[in-house]
Amino acid sequence: MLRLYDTATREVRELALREPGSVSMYLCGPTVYGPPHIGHGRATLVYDVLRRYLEWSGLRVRLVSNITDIDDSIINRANRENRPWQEITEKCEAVWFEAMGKLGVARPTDVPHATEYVDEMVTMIGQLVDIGRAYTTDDGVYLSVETVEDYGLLVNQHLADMVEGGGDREVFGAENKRHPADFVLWKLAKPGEPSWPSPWGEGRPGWHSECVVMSLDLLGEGFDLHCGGMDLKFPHHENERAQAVALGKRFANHWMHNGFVVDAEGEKMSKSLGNVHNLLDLLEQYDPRAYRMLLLQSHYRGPVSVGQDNIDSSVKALARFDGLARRFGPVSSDADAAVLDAFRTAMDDDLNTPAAMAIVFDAITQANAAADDGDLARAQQLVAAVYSIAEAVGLTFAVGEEVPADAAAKAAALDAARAAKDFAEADALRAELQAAGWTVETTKAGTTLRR
RNA sequence: GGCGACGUGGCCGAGUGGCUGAGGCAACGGCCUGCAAAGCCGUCCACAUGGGUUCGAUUCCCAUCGUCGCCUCCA
Repeated sequence: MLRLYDTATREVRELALREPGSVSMYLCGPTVYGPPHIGHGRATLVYDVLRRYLEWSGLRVRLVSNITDIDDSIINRANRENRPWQEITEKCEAVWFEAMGKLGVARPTDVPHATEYVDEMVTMIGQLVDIGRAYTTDDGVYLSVETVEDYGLLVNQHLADMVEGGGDREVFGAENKRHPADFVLWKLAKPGEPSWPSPWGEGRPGWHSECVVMSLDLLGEGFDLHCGGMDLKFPHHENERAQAVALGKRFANHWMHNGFVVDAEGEKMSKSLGNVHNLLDLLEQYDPRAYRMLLLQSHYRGPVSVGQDNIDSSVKALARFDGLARRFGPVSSDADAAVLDAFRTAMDDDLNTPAAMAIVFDAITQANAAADDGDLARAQQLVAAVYSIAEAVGLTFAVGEEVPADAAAKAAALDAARAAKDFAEADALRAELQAAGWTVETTKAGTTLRR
């Protein structure tokens, strides 16, 4: 069974399922106000791999991932560009899923929108007010974090230390709040801002209230796994959890956080540093599979540098994958059981995908070697295992594109020239094809072309 | 100030108290080729520093140096 690091307990422990045979997971989705960046790509890929692996293992997975389509940054952009905020959120969501499609990230089973859940959020906030865990100020409704006993569980910090550490930073809304760490549940609207009705006045929900309501509504209390990037651990996830705890509800049983994308200097990619890279650019410039491969060759909790060198290295690694598929094509053998077992062991150990990839590459080498030795049956078992694992982690094989007739004709002419030992002609034809972007592979069996 | 992660071979990156000295990329050698390329096979290089525990430490403990992250934008 899968063992995963749990942020709440700070240990690797078994992912205990609420219902045997099915997994309920929640992943905080994007706030749709701009193009997705590489960090979004990492998070979605990490959990896509997890989801596929779980499904490959025979489990049913319900993956809920929201769209945050109410937020200050959306409103700010709408004001700046003087256009309706809905236009921005719809466009950005379309771009988001287009990027996910290119990455090969399967669509979540549920994609709730914050705007569809405002009534439920108002209800929940009202309950928090009723039981005295939340209070109103002149600009909104706040949660009183001091009423949540274990506030700080996910960051492993005591409330007092956190506040002290705020150091010289300005505490937002300090004058109105009972405690500096109290966070907003409902923001009262300023004139012209999009708003929804509530007992406290027209306004909009705070970010932290959105995810807690949607996750509990769709997955129910005590769902299995809550996922997201490290940077969401605090305050977002801590605050989601605080609301559920304040209401006396069981929240996520297990918390999983993926590491950051860092730049070449090892510094986190973040908006304030200005080193954020657009995901769409990456997908345009490189084989989209390369990012998945790069992440698979790293552990999900560690930092990853998504630079040209690393991506290039992964592109090359993919070539070995594709080479296997080209050499063997579809196989009907049973997959080698030892290889699959080793793969499961690696994955079950806190998703050790680098070890899993090592197993795959070993299997590829062995398959090629077995075929070279004439043991095709053995080779095919290994190939079948590689195919199965590729499916489990969402890697696909590039079969190469169709070769157009004129290029195929040149390849045939090249073979004829070689047969006639007219090497000047053969070299010229090869140069032409290479100039057109083809990788020209000349073997005894004839010339093959691929991009 | 509080909390935490990490320093592995040219690069990326797993892992373990004494045989894995993973795997990928690069490099080098071989096979293949008319020659190349591509592909395949093989080879090579390691555990930040100083102590300690131990029969034995890259792996455990302590210290030092260094890097990075979180402590109300953020995947």
